[in-house]
Amino acid sequence: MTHRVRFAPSPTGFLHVGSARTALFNWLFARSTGGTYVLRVEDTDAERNRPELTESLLAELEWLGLDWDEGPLYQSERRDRHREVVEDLLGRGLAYLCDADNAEVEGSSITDGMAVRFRMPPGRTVEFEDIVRGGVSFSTDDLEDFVIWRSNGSPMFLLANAVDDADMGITHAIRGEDLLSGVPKVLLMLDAIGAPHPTYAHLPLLVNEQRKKLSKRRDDVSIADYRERGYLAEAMVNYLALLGWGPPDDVEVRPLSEIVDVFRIEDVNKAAAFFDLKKLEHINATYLRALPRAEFIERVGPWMGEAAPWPTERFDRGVFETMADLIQEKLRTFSDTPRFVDFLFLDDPVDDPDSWHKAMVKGKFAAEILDGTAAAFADCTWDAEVLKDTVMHVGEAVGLKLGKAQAPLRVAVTGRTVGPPLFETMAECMDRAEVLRRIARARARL
RNA sequence: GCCCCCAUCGUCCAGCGGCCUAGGACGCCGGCCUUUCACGCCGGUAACACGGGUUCGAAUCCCGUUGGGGGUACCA
Repeated sequence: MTHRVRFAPSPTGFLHVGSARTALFNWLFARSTGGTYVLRVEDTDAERNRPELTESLLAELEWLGLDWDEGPLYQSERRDRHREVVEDLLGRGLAYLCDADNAEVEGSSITDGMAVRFRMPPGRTVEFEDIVRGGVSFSTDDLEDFVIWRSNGSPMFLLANAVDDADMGITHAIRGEDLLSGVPKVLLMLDAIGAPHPTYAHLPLLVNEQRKKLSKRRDDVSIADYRERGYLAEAMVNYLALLGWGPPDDVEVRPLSEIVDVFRIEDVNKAAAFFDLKKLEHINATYLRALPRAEFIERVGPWMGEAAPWPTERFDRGVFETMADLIQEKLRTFSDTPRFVDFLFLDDPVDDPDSWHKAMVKGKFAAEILDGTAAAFADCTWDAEVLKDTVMHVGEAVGLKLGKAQAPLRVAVTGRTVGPPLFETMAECMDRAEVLRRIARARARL
């Protein structure tokens, strides 16, 4: 039998990194076993459901490259079926009507204003084998009767989820560990409707530094935010795959297409995983550096436009393309890019106080360096090598090595102590007059 | 409170009874390279929570303790 899995997000918020990881593992399982990956939107709670969020949810999944084989299916469209199951349970006495005070009310059919509860059979042990957890068991004596149909006439998550999985032939339920304790209730309902049990695989939770489940209140969990902050989808999914799972050959940074070949759901471990931004950044930088030049220029585009710190009309694509080669390897995210080139598209370099202090105040011989380079740049050949030699000589005159000597010049021209290779940038992207103007400007401020 | 789950370097992952004086990655700390930063290279730091068993032998199996987490809604 071919495996069928589903990712069943609820459109009550933007796609969360934990949900994305669940989607990814379902996708990996399906792709690596030749199974089918279904997308189902669990929108049974109309009051909390926001239609526009569904659109965003799908967009982020697409951005991540997690394409689905069937769907999106909407749980809200299956209400009649859910109702039919509840009526059946009610008719057979396996569930009962209850009023607002949770008191049982006589009746064998859904009634307006009444909720329906599933009757928990006493004294039974519900056991199941979880692919990652192993054997898990619950006693029904620890469980309470639970609502399966709201008094407002809509199905509850557990009921809809169980019925839909059964109807859709879902063979494996791969999801977060926070759903583990709901399993016995679902199993009992499946038994009640004569449906087979799916195989479960509960993934370890993603946690923050306090070791608590990632929450959208406290933590940075929005996939859209990461996208906007310049993370690459391929880096994000690669990193997410490493939380709760590890490649058998220790090769961590590799494309999804390769991960599919080595992924096995049985290898997923049980302990919660900390979402480590530092490691994500490392992986992101690795992917960023590996981008072909043209693709880098194309994909960084959104950060070079409206949102950039310079007047859009001042942006010079040709200049930027020249700079691309000089800065690509220095970036961690796309959003790092503007600060490496902003001085080229602004009238004056940005004023970074720390940089100024370091190079012009704390650093020695700033005046000598600026005066010396200004004089020498006035008529030297405008070539990176020549500029470099010039600065080297000016520095030697006061006993500074090139590393120290270039600092005042760098800050005068770019505004910062950190930036692209200075001589190449000046020679290839700036003209003599502008560089001299900036040196003079800085000299005047000393 | 009750139920369930978890427990190897700071972090992620490896280890699934002997190959472990515990391996890789991120981070961190040194060094090299160097026009800043970054990259790259070299080296270093650092862990089997604790206590009992089982076994010739345990990070690996069992029990307990402690610690952590999740669940316990007419949310999903």
